[in-house]
Amino acid sequence: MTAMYRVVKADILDKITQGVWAPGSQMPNEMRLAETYDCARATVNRAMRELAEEGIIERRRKSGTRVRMNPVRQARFGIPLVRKEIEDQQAVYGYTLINSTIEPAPDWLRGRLGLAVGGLVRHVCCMHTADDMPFQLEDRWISLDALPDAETVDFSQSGPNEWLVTAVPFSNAEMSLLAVQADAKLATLLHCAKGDALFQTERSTWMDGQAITYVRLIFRGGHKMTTQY
Amino acid sequence: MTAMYRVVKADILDKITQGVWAPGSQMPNEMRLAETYDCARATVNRAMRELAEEGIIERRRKSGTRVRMNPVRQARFGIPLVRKEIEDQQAVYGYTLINSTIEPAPDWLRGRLGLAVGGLVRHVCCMHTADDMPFQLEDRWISLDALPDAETVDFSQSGPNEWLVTAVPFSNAEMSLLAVQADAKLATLLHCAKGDALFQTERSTWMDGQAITYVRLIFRGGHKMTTQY
DNA sequence: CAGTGGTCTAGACCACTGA
DNA sequence: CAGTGGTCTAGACCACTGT
Repeated sequence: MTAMYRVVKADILDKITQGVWAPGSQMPNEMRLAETYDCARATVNRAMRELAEEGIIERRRKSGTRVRMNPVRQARFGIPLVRKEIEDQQAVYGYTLINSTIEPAPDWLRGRLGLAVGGLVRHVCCMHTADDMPFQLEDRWISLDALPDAETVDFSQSGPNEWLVTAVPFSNAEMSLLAVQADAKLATLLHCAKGDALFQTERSTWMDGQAITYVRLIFRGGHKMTTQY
Repeated sequence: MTAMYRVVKADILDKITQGVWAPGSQMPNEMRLAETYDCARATVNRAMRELAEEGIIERRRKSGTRVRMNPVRQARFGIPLVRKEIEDQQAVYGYTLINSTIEPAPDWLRGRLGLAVGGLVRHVCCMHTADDMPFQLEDRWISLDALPDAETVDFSQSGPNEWLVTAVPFSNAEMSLLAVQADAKLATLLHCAKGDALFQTERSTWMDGQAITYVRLIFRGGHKMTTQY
Protein backbone atom coordinates (compact mmCIF):
# COMPACT_ATOMS: atom_id res chain seq x y z
CA MET A 1 0.00 0.00 0.00
CA THR A 2 2.92 2.33 0.66
CA ALA A 3 4.41 3.03 -2.71
CA MET A 4 7.64 1.18 -3.35
CA TYR A 5 9.50 4.30 -4.45
CA ARG A 6 8.65 5.88 -1.11
CA VAL A 7 10.02 2.89 0.76
CA VAL A 8 13.20 3.04 -1.26
CA LYS A 9 13.49 6.79 -0.79
CA ALA A 10 12.95 6.53 2.96
CA ASP A 11 15.47 3.73 3.29
CA ILE A 12 18.09 5.60 1.32
CA LEU A 13 17.51 8.71 3.42
CA ASP A 14 17.84 6.54 6.47
CA LYS A 15 21.14 5.10 5.32
CA ILE A 16 22.38 8.63 4.80
CA THR A 17 21.27 9.98 8.15
CA GLN A 18 22.61 6.90 9.92
CA GLY A 19 25.96 7.52 8.33
CA VAL A 20 26.04 4.32 6.29
CA TRP A 21 26.60 6.55 3.28
CA ALA A 22 28.58 9.52 4.52
CA PRO A 23 28.46 13.00 2.99
CA GLY A 24 30.60 13.08 -0.11
CA SER A 25 30.68 9.33 -0.51
CA GLN A 26 29.66 7.41 -3.56
CA MET A 27 26.38 5.52 -3.54
CA PRO A 28 25.58 2.32 -5.43
CA ASN A 29 24.26 2.86 -8.93
CA GLU A 30 20.62 2.48 -9.90
CA MET A 31 20.90 -1.07 -11.22
CA ARG A 32 22.54 -2.31 -8.07
CA LEU A 33 19.97 -0.61 -5.85
CA ALA A 34 17.19 -2.04 -7.97
CA GLU A 35 18.57 -5.50 -7.28
CA THR A 36 18.94 -4.70 -3.58
CA TYR A 37 15.33 -3.61 -3.25
CA ASP A 38 14.16 -6.13 -5.81
CA CYS A 39 12.36 -3.59 -7.93
CA ALA A 40 12.67 -1.96 -11.35
CA ARG A 41 15.35 0.60 -12.05
CA ALA A 42 12.66 3.19 -12.80
CA THR A 43 11.43 2.86 -9.24
CA VAL A 44 14.87 3.52 -7.79
CA ASN A 45 15.23 6.32 -10.30
CA ARG A 46 12.17 8.10 -9.01
CA ALA A 47 13.32 7.84 -5.40
CA MET A 48 16.78 9.15 -6.26
CA ARG A 49 15.44 11.89 -8.53
CA GLU A 50 13.32 13.27 -5.71
CA LEU A 51 16.21 13.16 -3.28
CA ALA A 52 18.30 15.04 -5.82
CA GLU A 53 15.59 17.68 -6.25
CA GLU A 54 15.52 18.12 -2.51
CA GLY A 55 19.23 18.75 -2.48
CA ILE A 56 20.16 15.66 -0.47
CA ILE A 57 22.19 13.92 -3.13
CA GLU A 58 24.01 14.89 -6.29
CA ARG A 59 23.83 12.90 -9.49
CA ARG A 60 26.06 12.85 -12.53
CA ARG A 61 26.18 10.59 -15.51
CA LYS A 62 29.10 8.28 -15.68
CA SER A 63 30.44 9.31 -12.27
CA GLY A 64 27.30 8.29 -10.43
CA THR A 65 25.51 9.50 -7.33
CA ARG A 66 27.02 10.99 -4.21
CA VAL A 67 25.68 12.27 -0.91
CA ARG A 68 26.01 16.05 -0.85
CA MET A 69 28.73 17.49 1.34
CA ASN A 70 26.65 20.48 2.37
CA PRO A 71 23.08 19.43 1.88
CA VAL A 72 21.27 22.28 0.14
CA ARG A 73 18.72 23.52 2.59
CA GLN A 74 15.73 25.26 1.15
CA ALA A 75 12.39 26.38 2.46
CA ARG A 76 9.17 26.82 0.58
CA PHE A 77 6.90 29.67 1.47
CA GLY A 78 3.34 29.73 0.33
CA ILE A 79 2.21 33.09 -1.02
CA PRO A 80 -1.44 33.37 -0.09
CA LEU A 81 -3.86 36.03 -1.21
CA VAL A 82 -4.27 38.46 1.68
CA ARG A 83 -7.95 37.75 1.83
CA LYS A 84 -7.34 34.06 2.33
CA GLU A 85 -4.56 34.64 4.83
CA ILE A 86 -6.88 36.75 6.96
CA GLU A 87 -9.89 34.48 6.68
CA ASP A 88 -7.72 31.50 7.62
CA GLN A 89 -7.10 33.29 10.91
CA GLN A 90 -10.84 33.35 11.55
CA ALA A 91 -10.85 37.12 11.11
CA VAL A 92 -13.10 39.25 8.94
CA TYR A 93 -11.40 40.55 5.83
CA GLY A 94 -11.86 44.19 4.93
CA TYR A 95 -10.56 46.40 2.14
CA THR A 96 -10.10 50.13 1.72
CA LEU A 97 -8.82 52.02 -1.28
CA ILE A 98 -6.54 54.82 -0.21
CA ASN A 99 -5.33 56.26 -3.45
CA SER A 100 -5.34 55.55 -7.16
CA THR A 101 -3.64 57.50 -9.93
CA ILE A 102 -2.37 57.17 -13.47
CA GLU A 103 1.14 58.52 -13.80
CA PRO A 104 4.35 58.19 -15.77
CA ALA A 105 6.54 55.46 -14.27
CA PRO A 106 9.06 57.04 -11.91
CA ASP A 107 12.68 56.39 -12.73
CA TRP A 108 13.32 53.91 -9.90
CA LEU A 109 10.38 51.84 -11.08
CA ARG A 110 11.48 51.95 -14.72
CA GLY A 111 14.84 50.70 -13.56
CA ARG A 112 13.41 47.83 -11.57
CA LEU A 113 10.99 46.62 -14.18
CA GLY A 114 12.80 47.68 -17.32
CA LEU A 115 9.93 49.88 -18.54
CA ALA A 116 10.17 52.17 -21.55
CA VAL A 117 10.66 55.90 -21.02
CA GLY A 118 7.34 57.65 -20.73
CA GLY A 119 5.47 54.47 -19.95
CA LEU A 120 2.35 55.02 -17.88
CA VAL A 121 1.51 53.07 -14.75
CA ARG A 122 -1.52 52.75 -12.55
CA HIS A 123 -0.48 53.43 -8.97
CA VAL A 124 -2.80 52.01 -6.34
CA CYS A 125 -2.44 52.27 -2.59
CA CYS A 126 -4.82 50.32 -0.40
CA MET A 127 -5.27 48.68 2.97
CA HIS A 128 -6.28 45.15 3.87
CA THR A 129 -7.81 44.81 7.30
CA ALA A 130 -8.48 41.91 9.65
CA ASP A 131 -11.42 42.50 12.00
CA ASP A 132 -11.22 46.17 11.05
CA MET A 133 -7.62 46.46 12.20
CA PRO A 134 -4.90 47.29 9.69
CA PHE A 135 -3.23 44.11 8.50
CA GLN A 136 -1.35 44.88 5.32
CA LEU A 137 -0.70 48.01 3.33
CA GLU A 138 -0.42 47.41 -0.40
CA ASP A 139 1.42 49.87 -2.60
CA ARG A 140 1.21 48.75 -6.19
CA TRP A 141 2.24 49.90 -9.63
CA ILE A 142 0.80 48.25 -12.73
CA SER A 143 2.29 48.79 -16.16
CA LEU A 144 -0.35 50.04 -18.60
CA ASP A 145 1.91 49.04 -21.47
CA ALA A 146 1.47 45.43 -20.41
CA LEU A 147 -2.07 45.68 -19.11
CA PRO A 148 -3.99 48.52 -20.74
CA ASP A 149 -7.19 47.22 -19.12
CA ALA A 150 -5.79 48.17 -15.73
CA GLU A 151 -6.45 51.83 -16.53
CA THR A 152 -10.18 51.55 -16.03
CA VAL A 153 -10.61 48.75 -13.51
CA ASP A 154 -12.50 49.79 -10.40
CA PHE A 155 -10.38 49.17 -7.31
CA SER A 156 -12.74 50.83 -4.85
CA GLN A 157 -14.33 47.59 -3.71
CA SER A 158 -11.60 45.00 -4.10
CA GLY A 159 -7.84 45.18 -4.44
CA PRO A 160 -5.62 44.98 -7.50
CA ASN A 161 -4.45 41.65 -6.15
CA GLU A 162 -7.74 39.96 -6.81
CA TRP A 163 -8.04 41.45 -10.25
CA LEU A 164 -4.50 40.51 -11.25
CA VAL A 165 -4.83 36.84 -10.39
CA THR A 166 -7.61 36.57 -12.96
CA ALA A 167 -6.05 38.88 -15.54
CA VAL A 168 -2.55 37.39 -15.29
CA PRO A 169 -2.91 33.97 -13.75
CA PHE A 170 0.66 32.88 -14.38
CA SER A 171 3.90 34.77 -14.32
CA ASN A 172 7.44 34.90 -13.07
CA ALA A 173 8.41 36.97 -10.11
CA GLU A 174 11.29 38.14 -7.99
CA MET A 175 10.54 38.62 -4.34
CA SER A 176 12.49 40.23 -1.54
CA LEU A 177 11.84 40.23 2.17
CA LEU A 178 13.13 42.97 4.42
CA ALA A 179 12.53 45.09 7.48
CA VAL A 180 11.55 48.76 7.31
CA GLN A 181 11.05 51.47 9.87
CA ALA A 182 7.61 53.06 10.13
CA ASP A 183 7.63 56.70 9.12
CA ALA A 184 4.88 59.07 10.21
CA LYS A 185 2.60 58.13 7.35
CA LEU A 186 3.00 54.38 7.85
CA ALA A 187 2.51 54.74 11.59
CA THR A 188 -0.82 56.44 11.01
CA LEU A 189 -2.02 53.96 8.42
CA LEU A 190 -0.97 50.86 10.31
CA HIS A 191 -1.86 52.13 13.79
CA CYS A 192 1.65 51.68 15.10
CA ALA A 193 4.30 53.91 16.58
CA LYS A 194 6.63 55.92 14.42
CA GLY A 195 9.91 54.05 14.23
CA ASP A 196 8.42 50.60 14.72
CA ALA A 197 10.06 47.80 12.78
CA LEU A 198 7.75 46.43 10.09
CA PHE A 199 8.01 43.40 7.87
CA GLN A 200 7.86 44.18 4.17
CA THR A 201 7.87 42.19 0.98
CA GLU A 202 8.63 43.53 -2.48
CA ARG A 203 7.67 41.72 -5.62
CA SER A 204 8.32 42.38 -9.29
CA THR A 205 6.33 40.34 -11.76
CA TRP A 206 6.90 39.54 -15.40
CA MET A 207 5.12 37.54 -18.01
CA ASP A 208 6.88 36.44 -21.17
CA GLY A 209 9.67 38.84 -20.27
CA GLN A 210 7.33 41.81 -20.12
CA ALA A 211 7.04 43.67 -16.84
CA ILE A 212 3.59 43.54 -15.32
CA THR A 213 3.63 44.94 -11.84
CA TYR A 214 5.67 45.88 -8.82
CA VAL A 215 4.21 45.76 -5.34
CA ARG A 216 5.23 46.52 -1.78
CA LEU A 217 3.35 44.81 0.98
CA ILE A 218 3.92 46.22 4.45
CA PHE A 219 2.53 44.23 7.34
CA ARG A 220 1.29 45.39 10.70
CA GLY A 221 3.80 45.25 13.53
CA GLY A 222 4.73 41.85 14.85
CA HIS A 223 3.87 39.98 11.67
CA LYS A 224 5.81 36.78 11.05
CA MET A 225 6.09 34.74 7.92
CA THR A 226 6.43 31.10 8.85
CA THR A 227 7.10 27.82 7.13
CA GLN A 228 8.24 24.31 7.82
CA TYR A 229 10.71 22.28 5.82
CA MET B 1 16.96 16.39 -27.61
CA THR B 2 14.52 18.30 -25.43
CA ALA B 3 12.81 15.69 -23.30
CA MET B 4 9.31 14.85 -24.45
CA TYR B 5 7.82 15.33 -21.00
CA ARG B 6 9.21 18.86 -20.97
CA VAL B 7 7.61 19.60 -24.29
CA VAL B 8 4.29 18.28 -23.06
CA LYS B 9 4.59 20.21 -19.81
CA ALA B 10 5.42 23.43 -21.59
CA ASP B 11 2.56 23.01 -24.04
CA ILE B 12 0.06 22.33 -21.30
CA LEU B 13 1.26 25.36 -19.36
CA ASP B 14 0.92 27.35 -22.55
CA LYS B 15 -2.64 26.22 -23.09
CA ILE B 16 -3.43 27.28 -19.54
CA THR B 17 -1.82 30.71 -19.76
CA GLN B 18 -3.41 31.32 -23.15
CA GLY B 19 -6.77 30.59 -21.64
CA VAL B 20 -7.50 27.50 -23.72
CA TRP B 21 -8.00 25.70 -20.42
CA ALA B 22 -9.42 28.26 -18.04
CA PRO B 23 -8.93 28.21 -14.27
CA GLY B 24 -11.34 25.71 -12.73
CA SER B 25 -11.98 23.91 -15.98
CA GLN B 26 -11.52 20.22 -16.58
CA MET B 27 -8.56 19.06 -18.62
CA PRO B 28 -8.41 15.98 -20.86
CA ASN B 29 -7.33 12.80 -19.10
CA GLU B 30 -3.90 11.26 -19.40
CA MET B 31 -4.83 8.73 -22.07
CA ARG B 32 -6.33 11.35 -24.31
CA LEU B 33 -3.33 13.66 -23.89
CA ALA B 34 -0.99 10.77 -24.61
CA GLU B 35 -2.79 10.27 -27.93
CA THR B 36 -2.70 14.00 -28.62
CA TYR B 37 1.04 14.23 -28.10
CA ASP B 38 1.60 10.75 -29.49
CA CYS B 39 3.54 9.54 -26.50
CA ALA B 40 3.14 7.10 -23.62
CA ARG B 41 0.81 7.82 -20.75
CA ALA B 42 3.76 7.75 -18.34
CA THR B 43 5.27 10.69 -20.19
CA VAL B 44 2.11 12.74 -19.85
CA ASN B 45 1.90 11.62 -16.24
CA ARG B 46 5.30 13.03 -15.43
CA ALA B 47 4.46 16.38 -17.01
CA MET B 48 1.16 16.60 -15.15
CA ARG B 49 2.66 15.42 -11.88
CA GLU B 50 5.22 18.19 -11.96
CA LEU B 51 2.57 20.78 -12.76
CA ALA B 52 0.54 19.51 -9.82
CA GLU B 53 3.55 19.75 -7.50
CA GLU B 54 4.03 23.32 -8.63
CA GLY B 55 0.48 24.12 -7.70
CA ILE B 56 -0.70 24.88 -11.23
CA ILE B 57 -3.20 22.07 -11.56
CA GLU B 58 -5.13 19.82 -9.22
CA ARG B 59 -5.53 16.10 -9.75
CA ARG B 60 -8.02 13.63 -8.36
CA ARG B 61 -8.75 10.07 -9.19
CA LYS B 62 -11.98 9.44 -10.96
CA SER B 63 -12.83 13.14 -11.26
CA GLY B 64 -9.73 13.97 -13.25
CA THR B 65 -7.50 17.01 -13.58
CA ARG B 66 -8.48 20.66 -13.31
CA VAL B 67 -6.67 23.96 -13.61
CA ARG B 68 -6.46 25.52 -10.16
CA MET B 69 -8.75 28.44 -9.53
CA ASN B 70 -6.18 30.28 -7.44
CA PRO B 71 -2.88 28.91 -8.52
CA VAL B 72 -0.87 28.19 -5.39
CA ARG B 73 2.01 30.56 -5.51
CA GLN B 74 5.07 29.49 -3.65
CA ALA B 75 8.61 30.66 -3.46
CA ARG B 76 11.68 28.67 -2.60
CA PHE B 77 14.37 30.28 -0.56
CA GLY B 78 17.79 28.78 -0.38
CA ILE B 79 19.22 28.67 3.15
CA PRO B 80 22.92 29.15 2.70
CA LEU B 81 25.57 28.86 5.34
CA VAL B 82 26.52 32.39 6.36
CA ARG B 83 30.08 31.80 5.33
CA LYS B 84 29.03 30.89 1.83
CA GLU B 85 26.57 33.77 1.60
CA ILE B 86 29.32 36.23 2.48
CA GLU B 87 31.97 34.70 0.26
CA ASP B 88 29.52 34.69 -2.65
CA GLN B 89 29.43 38.46 -2.27
CA GLN B 90 33.18 38.58 -2.79
CA ALA B 91 33.64 39.63 0.81
CA VAL B 92 35.97 38.20 3.43
CA TYR B 93 34.19 36.10 6.02
CA GLY B 94 35.04 36.62 9.66
CA TYR B 95 33.81 35.09 12.89
CA THR B 96 33.81 36.23 16.50
CA LEU B 97 32.52 34.39 19.54
CA ILE B 98 30.73 36.75 21.88
CA ASN B 99 29.46 34.49 24.59
CA SER B 100 29.06 30.83 25.41
CA THR B 101 27.41 29.28 28.45
CA ILE B 102 25.80 26.10 29.66
CA GLU B 103 22.47 26.79 31.33
CA PRO B 104 19.09 25.29 32.11
CA ALA B 105 16.71 25.89 29.21
CA PRO B 106 14.61 28.99 29.92
CA ASP B 107 10.86 28.46 29.97
CA TRP B 108 10.16 30.17 26.64
CA LEU B 109 12.70 27.90 24.96
CA ARG B 110 11.34 24.77 26.63
CA GLY B 111 7.95 25.75 25.29
CA ARG B 112 9.15 26.27 21.76
CA LEU B 113 11.17 23.12 21.50
CA GLY B 114 9.25 20.90 23.89
CA LEU B 115 12.26 20.27 26.13
CA ALA B 116 12.06 18.45 29.44
CA VAL B 117 12.10 20.44 32.67
CA GLY B 118 15.64 20.94 33.86
CA GLY B 119 17.15 20.17 30.45
CA LEU B 120 20.47 21.86 29.87
CA VAL B 121 21.32 23.86 26.79
CA ARG B 122 24.45 25.35 25.35
CA HIS B 123 23.82 29.00 24.62
CA VAL B 124 26.14 30.55 22.07
CA CYS B 125 26.15 34.12 20.83
CA CYS B 126 28.43 35.04 17.97
CA MET B 127 28.96 37.43 15.08
CA HIS B 128 29.57 36.75 11.43
CA THR B 129 31.32 39.55 9.61
CA ALA B 130 31.80 40.50 5.97
CA ASP B 131 34.98 42.47 5.31
CA ASP B 132 35.19 43.06 9.06
CA MET B 133 31.77 44.69 9.16
CA PRO B 134 28.97 43.08 11.18
CA PHE B 135 26.80 40.99 8.90
CA GLN B 136 24.80 38.62 11.03
CA LEU B 137 24.38 38.09 14.75
CA GLU B 138 23.73 34.49 15.71
CA ASP B 139 22.03 33.70 19.00
CA ARG B 140 21.76 29.94 19.39
CA TRP B 141 20.61 27.39 21.92
CA ILE B 142 21.56 23.73 21.50
CA SER B 143 19.87 21.00 23.52
CA LEU B 144 22.42 18.93 25.41
CA ASP B 145 19.81 16.21 25.85
CA ALA B 146 19.84 15.71 22.10
CA LEU B 147 23.50 16.54 21.49
CA PRO B 148 25.64 15.90 24.57
CA ASP B 149 28.74 16.45 22.44
CA ALA B 150 27.77 20.09 22.08
CA GLU B 151 28.86 20.70 25.67
CA THR B 152 32.54 20.55 24.90
CA VAL B 153 32.82 21.71 21.30
CA ASP B 154 35.08 24.72 20.82
CA PHE B 155 33.18 27.57 19.21
CA SER B 156 35.92 30.15 19.52
CA GLN B 157 37.19 29.72 15.98
CA SER B 158 34.10 28.73 14.00
CA GLY B 159 30.38 28.96 14.64
CA PRO B 160 27.90 26.39 15.87
CA ASN B 161 26.41 26.47 12.40
CA GLU B 162 29.39 24.79 10.85
CA TRP B 163 29.60 22.20 13.58
CA LEU B 164 25.91 21.38 13.42
CA VAL B 165 25.83 20.67 9.70
CA THR B 166 28.31 17.88 10.26
CA ALA B 167 26.85 16.63 13.54
CA VAL B 168 23.22 16.72 12.39
CA PRO B 169 23.27 16.69 8.61
CA PHE B 170 19.52 16.18 8.19
CA SER B 171 16.60 17.43 10.16
CA ASN B 172 13.22 19.11 10.08
CA ALA B 173 12.79 22.75 10.85
CA GLU B 174 10.29 25.52 11.29
CA MET B 175 11.43 28.94 10.22
CA SER B 176 9.94 32.37 10.74
CA LEU B 177 10.91 35.68 9.20
CA LEU B 178 10.18 38.95 10.91
CA ALA B 179 11.31 42.50 11.58
CA VAL B 180 12.74 43.63 14.91
CA GLN B 181 13.82 46.95 16.31
CA ALA B 182 17.42 47.35 17.35
CA ASP B 183 17.82 47.83 21.08
CA ALA B 184 20.95 49.38 22.57
CA LYS B 185 22.83 46.09 22.65
CA LEU B 186 21.96 45.17 19.07
CA ALA B 187 22.83 48.66 17.88
CA THR B 188 26.30 48.35 19.36
CA LEU B 189 26.91 44.86 18.04
CA LEU B 190 25.63 45.53 14.53
CA HIS B 191 26.98 49.09 14.22
CA CYS B 192 23.58 50.58 13.61
CA ALA B 193 21.38 53.15 15.30
CA LYS B 194 19.15 52.23 18.20
CA GLY B 195 15.64 51.77 16.86
CA ASP B 196 16.72 50.69 13.38
CA ALA B 197 14.54 48.05 11.73
CA LEU B 198 16.42 44.77 11.36
CA PHE B 199 15.58 41.61 9.49
CA GLN B 200 15.52 38.52 11.67
CA THR B 201 14.98 34.82 11.13
CA GLU B 202 14.10 32.29 13.80
CA ARG B 203 14.54 28.59 13.32
CA SER B 204 13.66 25.58 15.45
CA THR B 205 15.13 22.27 14.38
CA TRP B 206 14.15 18.72 15.19
CA MET B 207 15.44 15.31 14.26
CA ASP B 208 13.26 12.25 14.68
CA GLY B 209 10.89 14.37 16.74
CA GLN B 210 13.62 15.35 19.18
CA ALA B 211 14.43 19.03 19.54
CA ILE B 212 17.96 19.90 18.50
CA THR B 213 18.40 23.63 18.39
CA TYR B 214 16.78 27.03 18.21
CA VAL B 215 18.50 29.95 16.57
CA ARG B 216 17.90 33.63 15.94
CA LEU B 217 19.77 35.25 13.11
CA ILE B 218 19.69 39.02 13.08
CA PHE B 219 21.05 40.70 9.97
CA ARG B 220 22.71 44.06 9.58
CA GLY B 221 20.48 46.95 8.56
CA GLY B 222 19.20 46.96 5.02
CA HIS B 223 19.55 43.21 4.48
CA LYS B 224 17.16 41.67 1.99
CA MET B 225 16.36 38.06 1.42
CA THR B 226 15.63 37.54 -2.25
CA THR B 227 14.39 34.79 -4.49
CA GLN B 228 12.87 34.19 -7.86
CA TYR B 229 9.98 31.93 -8.69
C1' DC C 1 -19.55 0.15 -10.31
C1' DA C 2 -16.56 2.43 -13.49
C1' DG C 3 -13.29 6.18 -14.68
C1' DT C 4 -9.15 8.41 -13.48
C1' DG C 5 -4.78 8.98 -11.72
C1' DG C 6 -0.80 6.38 -9.05
C1' DT C 7 2.56 3.22 -9.45
C1' DC C 8 5.32 -0.50 -11.22
C1' DT C 9 7.77 -3.30 -14.68
C1' DA C 10 11.10 -5.04 -18.20
C1' DG C 11 13.30 -3.52 -21.62
C1' DA C 12 15.23 -0.07 -24.65
C1' DC C 13 17.88 3.83 -26.53
C1' DC C 14 20.33 7.82 -25.70
C1' DA C 15 23.19 11.85 -23.70
C1' DC C 16 26.65 13.03 -21.04
C1' DT C 17 31.10 12.70 -19.17
C1' DG C 18 35.22 10.65 -16.78
C1' DA C 19 39.14 7.88 -17.88
C1' DC D 1 35.23 4.28 -25.14
C1' DA D 2 32.28 2.63 -21.55
C1' DG D 3 29.55 3.46 -17.30
C1' DT D 4 25.91 6.01 -15.38
C1' DG D 5 21.84 8.45 -15.16
C1' DG D 6 17.83 10.47 -18.20
C1' DT D 7 14.01 9.38 -20.58
C1' DC D 8 10.59 6.73 -23.00
C1' DT D 9 7.41 2.84 -23.95
C1' DA D 10 3.55 -0.54 -23.81
C1' DG D 11 1.27 -2.76 -20.84
C1' DA D 12 -0.41 -3.92 -16.34
C1' DC D 13 -2.63 -3.76 -11.78
C1' DC D 14 -4.35 -1.08 -8.25
C1' DA D 15 -6.40 2.70 -5.09
C1' DC D 16 -9.41 6.06 -4.77
C1' DT D 17 -13.71 8.26 -5.37
C1' DG D 18 -17.81 10.25 -7.82
C1' DT D 19 -22.18 8.56 -9.29
